[in-house]
Amino acid sequence: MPRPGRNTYSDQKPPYSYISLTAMAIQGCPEKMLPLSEIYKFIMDRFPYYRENTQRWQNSLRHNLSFNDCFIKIPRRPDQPGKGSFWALHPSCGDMFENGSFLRRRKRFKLMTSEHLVPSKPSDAAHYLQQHAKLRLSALGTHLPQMSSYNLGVSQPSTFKHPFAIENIIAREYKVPGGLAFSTGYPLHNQLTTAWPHMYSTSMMDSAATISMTSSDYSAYGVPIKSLCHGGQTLPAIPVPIKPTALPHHIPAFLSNSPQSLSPTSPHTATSQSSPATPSETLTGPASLQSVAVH
DNA sequence: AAGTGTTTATTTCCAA
DNA sequence: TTGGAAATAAACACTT
Repeated sequence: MPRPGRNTYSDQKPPYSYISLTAMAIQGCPEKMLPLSEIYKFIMDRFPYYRENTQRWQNSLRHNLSFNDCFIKIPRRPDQPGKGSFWALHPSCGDMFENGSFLRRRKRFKLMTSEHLVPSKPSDAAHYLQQHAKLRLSALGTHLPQMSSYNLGVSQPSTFKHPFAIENIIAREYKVPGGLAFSTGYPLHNQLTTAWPHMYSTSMMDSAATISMTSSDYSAYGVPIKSLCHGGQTLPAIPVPIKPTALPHHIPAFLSNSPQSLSPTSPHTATSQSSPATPSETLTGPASLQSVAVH
């Protein structure tokens, strides 16, 4: 089986499921969300295997995006034209590959149905949203980090890394027999590009799909409520991502995984139908934000 | 028309 | 061996 760290998997099928590939792509960009076309591109850039039979695997990948609750859709702003939405990881999906296999998760991340999630009274939800909005606005001004909305009132240590963050994947992939993983003492960019170069070409280290929410489609957090409703089916009207197996104090890496830490300087070479460049700091909440708690 | 997103159905594969 | 996760196929709707 080919190992990460080599430049390429050649034509062999990479040992990753579509879910993990997609998660890698999303986690690999500073904004922690990508349009479908960029996910395709990420995969094709790094895995020659996926430069063929594109119809087949891209259909599968789209199926996975829709089917799996661990992916959420972020609508484009009206002033960001383009096809399709952005895709992000559900903040509560936790460590789906905690068993170390990126081919098969131990358990599928599945959201609960609305009756388990929606506050008992509508006013509760409204109040909940208002409180969070106040907290965030006071901390951030008007520039809400897109994904900060998923920091749903739970605190986290600032060192938390989303399980799909490449550094976590790498850490697992590169465990030495003694059980030691790669040290996190190295600069992240170094770590990523040297340990897993096919994952982190410079083009992936920077993108600028900044989305600041202004339309009425978005909640007070800057989160598109629609995106959390997953097709408007059984999900709550407020952003309360639930993962049964996730610890409540887990916080999405969308916040904690600062874009700057990934690549503050790399040129952006990706084709960017979706990347109207705006200052990345608009997406990066200060560390203090990561511990905004309500409970 | 092409790309995107959703859904259903079936098959394949793997871990327990 | 079996249950469930993943892969694949396909139909269909919607958007750009």
